[in-house]
Amino acid sequence: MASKPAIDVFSPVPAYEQLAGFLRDQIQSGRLGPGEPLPSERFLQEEYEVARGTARHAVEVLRSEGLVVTVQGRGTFVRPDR
Amino acid sequence: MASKPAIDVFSPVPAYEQLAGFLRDQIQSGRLGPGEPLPSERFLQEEYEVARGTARHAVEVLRSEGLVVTVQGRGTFVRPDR
DNA sequence: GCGGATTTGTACGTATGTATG
DNA sequence: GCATACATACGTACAAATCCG
Repeated sequence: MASKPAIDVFSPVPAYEQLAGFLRDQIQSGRLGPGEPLPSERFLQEEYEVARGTARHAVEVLRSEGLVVTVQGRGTFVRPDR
Repeated sequence: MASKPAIDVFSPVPAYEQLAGFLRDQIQSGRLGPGEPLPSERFLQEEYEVARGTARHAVEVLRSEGLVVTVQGRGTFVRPDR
């Protein structure tokens, strides 16, 4: 069982990029399938111990890559058309 | 002479979108030509009386539209190839 | 339909780091 | 070294949309 990855605050890679990477992995590995919801920003914020803005930034990266779609009030979901 | 536009805080359009619109206009009208620098984030922040994050967000919109290019330490410039 | 909980959206302020000139 | 400009990150507050009892 792979233990939960953690942000390396000493890494030159920004926290939001690291977090985006974790999520991207889960999508590309299929652990998060098409249509499935990503963890909420609040969850990410607590789970990875980052500020909400950082969690948002990470999700934004995936959004800009077209990997996920976000709906206000509902959540962010892995893009179905894949 | 067109007076400086101002953010309408009562508008349903978010401040960062309004500001992005002002800048987009300046680019598309040619008042800001290819290669020319946009006002700095600090300038925008003071000129339009918004927070730094809001000014950043506005510029980010233009960046995502491919209208401008940002270089750390130098500034944000109207994309030359137009 | 209403109210509360959840989730994302907008906006503010602040601090520190990195790159450029 | 210093000033300027963007980058990252924190924390906070409230609004808007959605969901569910």
